[in-house]
Amino acid sequence: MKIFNMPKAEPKSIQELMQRAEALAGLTLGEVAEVAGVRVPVNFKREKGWTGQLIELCLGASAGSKTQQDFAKLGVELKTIPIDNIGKPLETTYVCYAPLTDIAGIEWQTSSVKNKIQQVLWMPIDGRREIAPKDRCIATPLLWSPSTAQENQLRTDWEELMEMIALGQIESITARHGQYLQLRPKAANGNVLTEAIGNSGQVIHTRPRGFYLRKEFTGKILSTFFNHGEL
DNA sequence: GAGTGATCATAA
DNA sequence: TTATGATCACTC
Repeated sequence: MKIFNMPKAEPKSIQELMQRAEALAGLTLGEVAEVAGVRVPVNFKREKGWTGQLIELCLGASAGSKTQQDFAKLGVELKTIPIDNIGKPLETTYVCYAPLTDIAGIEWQTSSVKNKIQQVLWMPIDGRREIAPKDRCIATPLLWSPSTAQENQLRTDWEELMEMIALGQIESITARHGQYLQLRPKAANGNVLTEAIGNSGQVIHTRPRGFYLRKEFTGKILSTFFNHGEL
């Protein structure tokens, strides 16, 4: 007796995707992993992206690293998000790599950030560290698209950060910049370098960066959804 | 305790 | 090497 079915192909509609996602709600990662036939890590010190990959597998997303959305055909990006006992995010949310060169002419409307957050299927999952991964429960999924106000907030931060990058100020950007969208290192380790623009317009080498959504931003998305727009 | 900067596994 | 999936863990 299976508690849910492993998909054999990508969902053909958003309705089908949501049905698959909702079928996982209430289950633990251990239960889901058993059906999927994968082992559950004792902790995430090594396999940090394990949860996301498991959910991708169970929703029928094609694996692999693509610049596109997880369900490009449906225009939906999948994100698992660790929450505490009252539904607040425990971690920031990675969005995408930040372009550090050839950025002349890049605009918000065609940016990777805008493309990724256009429509997101959030899968909140209990992420409290005192609970073993196999016992962590999947909460109710929600399909979200940014409101005009939310998009403007992110656009403002994105434009500020991109301008600094364009002006060769990448080395002076810290995670404190940006109200809702921040820029942080994103690499295997601190030795990884990539090209960027220096303060005199020359090519320099710096750690790769990624855009992340602050917990305050994602927290509002979740609370708005679960409180029917209030609070 | 929160948040920033660092890190881990895997794919193509 | 760059990108995906993220969480860890040290510092304040």
